[in-house]
Amino acid sequence: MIRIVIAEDQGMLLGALGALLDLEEDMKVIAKARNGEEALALVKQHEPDICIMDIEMPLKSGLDAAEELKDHPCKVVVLTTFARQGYFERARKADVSGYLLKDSPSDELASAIRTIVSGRKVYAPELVDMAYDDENPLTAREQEVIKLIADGKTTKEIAKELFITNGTVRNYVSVILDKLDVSNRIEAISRFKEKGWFK
Amino acid sequence: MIRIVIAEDQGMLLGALGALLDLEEDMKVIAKARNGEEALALVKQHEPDICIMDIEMPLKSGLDAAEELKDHPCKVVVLTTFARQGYFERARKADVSGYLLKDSPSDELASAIRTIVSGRKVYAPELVDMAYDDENPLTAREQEVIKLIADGKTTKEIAKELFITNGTVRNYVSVILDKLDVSNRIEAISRFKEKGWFK
DNA sequence: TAGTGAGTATGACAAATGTCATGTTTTTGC
DNA sequence: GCAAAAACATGACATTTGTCATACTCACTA
Repeated sequence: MIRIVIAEDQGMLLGALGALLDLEEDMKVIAKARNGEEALALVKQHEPDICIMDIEMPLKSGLDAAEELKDHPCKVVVLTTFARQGYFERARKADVSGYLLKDSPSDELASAIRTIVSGRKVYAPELVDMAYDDENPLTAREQEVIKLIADGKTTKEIAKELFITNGTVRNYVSVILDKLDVSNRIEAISRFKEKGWFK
Repeated sequence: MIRIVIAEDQGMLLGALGALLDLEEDMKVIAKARNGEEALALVKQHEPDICIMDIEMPLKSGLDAAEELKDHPCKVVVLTTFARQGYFERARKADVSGYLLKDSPSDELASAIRTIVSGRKVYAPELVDMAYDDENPLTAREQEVIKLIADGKTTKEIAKELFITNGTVRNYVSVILDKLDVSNRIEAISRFKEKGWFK
């Protein structure tokens, strides 16, 4: 019997996944968590075979939790909406056994769990294509700037926050617009978001 | 036996909800759709008692689909992540029987379905607090303008598209900023989106 | 019917935004 | 260790954006 802990902050999906997996003859959902902290506690308490982990959760993210479980016998499979380069990289470094997407059909979950428990790894195929996605062309500083722009901050406010002059900020914006191949801040935000580059 | 169609673009949740509801003695999931178009077709084909409808789906949104099902005997219950004023208002005008949030515990779903099939309505309590919050304060013309702004269009482009002068467009923007209580276009877009007022 | 208010429209002005040439510092590859 | 490239920073300049006073139309109503 494969013993499972699920961590997912969206109540409806948490419950429904529980129902889905409990239908499987060889699986049992022994505990459910609604955040990363809770997930850690439950895994340590119940010592399950596998923990299904959402990434974006309150208190402690699924990636934080996965990192803390790196040397724990419980296997971790990340289940998230986001096929993001950054997330995937962190997950791999945390030595997770699987990375699945919520967009995938639900019957893949049970089979992925069996594959993982048998010692292999499972990555959603979309992640492979993603390796060929475009890289974020903005430097760290430029990313700071576009994040503040997206918050609706003005040039002056950004300058103050980053301890640089107005002119410098305007120059960063100019470079950002050029790199993203758009012609104003609003388009830059849309493009950046659409590429999934916002942290 | 309550016959159910589920429309949800996220595969994992679609399958898991199916499993969850099929566990109920008195319910049967007879079809699953991954977008609004498909949902409409399946409802017309199978004539279920109730259709569970996500809002943000490709091809046709759940709200569009719900509007088309207004005079159809099949009841509609919206199931979404977003407790947005605009969404809820549109859903109510489309005469849906329920509006639930994905954040709620999963066991509320089955009981909500029974309540709805028996002829009553079910709204997530979070919506009641929000219910008579604020109306969209923008006039039709102002809404045209903010939509074009959100597309990243410049004042000049908007003026050309609406056959008015630059000055007029800028004035609309000024009024919009005032009404939304923000200080630039980017904040206006965020606020308008956050309120769920974009059509 | 005159008065009120909302919606639409305009242009003058001030402020914020975007461009560009240029210089400095930090990384990188050899 | 050193050249080249990349990142970071600035100010001058032109354009775009936001504010405000003003005016016209239309619907409502006292």
